[in-house]
Amino acid sequence: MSEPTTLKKNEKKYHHGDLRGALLEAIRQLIEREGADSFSIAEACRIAGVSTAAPYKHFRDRGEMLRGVALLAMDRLRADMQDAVNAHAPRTPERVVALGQAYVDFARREPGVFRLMFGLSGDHAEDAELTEAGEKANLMVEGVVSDHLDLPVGSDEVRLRAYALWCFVHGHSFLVLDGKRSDAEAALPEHALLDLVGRAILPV
Amino acid sequence: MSEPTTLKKNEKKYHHGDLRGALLEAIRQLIEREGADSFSIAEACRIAGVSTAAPYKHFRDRGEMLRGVALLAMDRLRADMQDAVNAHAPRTPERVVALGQAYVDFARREPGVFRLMFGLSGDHAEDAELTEAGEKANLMVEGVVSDHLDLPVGSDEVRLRAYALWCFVHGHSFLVLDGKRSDAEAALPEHALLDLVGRAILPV
DNA sequence: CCTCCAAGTTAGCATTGCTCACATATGTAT
DNA sequence: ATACATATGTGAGCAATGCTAACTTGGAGG
Repeated sequence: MSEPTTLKKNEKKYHHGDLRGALLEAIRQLIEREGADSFSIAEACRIAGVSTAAPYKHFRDRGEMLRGVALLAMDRLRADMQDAVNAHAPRTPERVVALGQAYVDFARREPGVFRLMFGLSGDHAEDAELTEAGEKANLMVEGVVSDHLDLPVGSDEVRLRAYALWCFVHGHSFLVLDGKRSDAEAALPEHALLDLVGRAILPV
Repeated sequence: MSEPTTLKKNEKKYHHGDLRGALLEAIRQLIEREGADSFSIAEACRIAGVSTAAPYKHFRDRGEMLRGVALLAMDRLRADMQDAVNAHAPRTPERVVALGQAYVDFARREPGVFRLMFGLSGDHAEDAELTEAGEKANLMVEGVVSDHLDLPVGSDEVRLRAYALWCFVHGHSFLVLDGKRSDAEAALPEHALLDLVGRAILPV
């Protein structure tokens, strides 16, 4: 027990100890290295030091592996956002900016899994856990907006503006990751952008 | 000559006539049906009625086929946006809303290629033609914003606000396509959303 | 009419996701 | 301790994939 996720060379045993965890980590790395759609299970097996049939004892298929990685990532993203919110006083523009910045930073830091969480994960199979994790993050944002506007959390006004903010940072993140910005756009100071939008959508 | 892209059953000839065009169309359909990353060249060949080796006389590899489809799509998108702009008077909020709506409508109408144009196309190979087509669309948006604010096209103010608008509609489009909105968010009237953001980012 | 070359073909390679039957270790009850 | 049941590993093998190589076809231009 207390076996590390990656075994030391000589400690090779027939039973891995935590193959599921080791595979999730290996897959995460591969996704970052070569994208979620072109990573290969075989490669992950090589990293984990296990045969290509082994993963199927822990995951039903490729999709379930990806969903596992996405789920962990979604929790990390939410934690980042929560930290950003906690670091600033309520009803300040800084808090809103920091929240958005956390989202974009995550996308930049883990572009592969970020794309996975949104784009690829929903390829055709809805995952209840992932959806739930996402809605939890969403609720937090609505909380911040509700605070800011001094309006009830469930109100349309709050939802509309919270969603507008989400759309913005989400779109920006993808345009950054996919390199779709022109040079001039890439040169725009990100803080100014977040500040402009934050103040525009959430009037003081 | 004037051969249709799909041959009638009995008109089978050794040389297809316009295999390149036929493949691009077949691939486009397949992308819409099953996504850009899981479409198979073999399937496209079956549709076009040729062997699986034939496409390589017209495209270097899979990526070049996808880029071909994306390029055509980018032109369609730009045309849609241009039409929307032309349909409304300058400096009206309606014009901005219509422009955004055209973007979102395209994403909804051709979700597969829309994802392709942005996400997958830039997997790691930059395509000069596609980038150029994209920048042409971008320039149009900056023109509208410049008009609206009565500021020069190259100014940072124009670029910043144009880019903010783009981020917003882009993010919204992806969230819609990927089904990431909660039920409450999906119920928000889209026009209100576009109008809110348009007026917030481009003050009258 | 002949010749050349673009545009097809068939055959085949390595790799992929996944399944099967079998092997091995671990934990629990006796 | 012994024996068994079960979770977790292996190895061989399937069909499908992207792509290449060597051959065939047929149409256009001298």
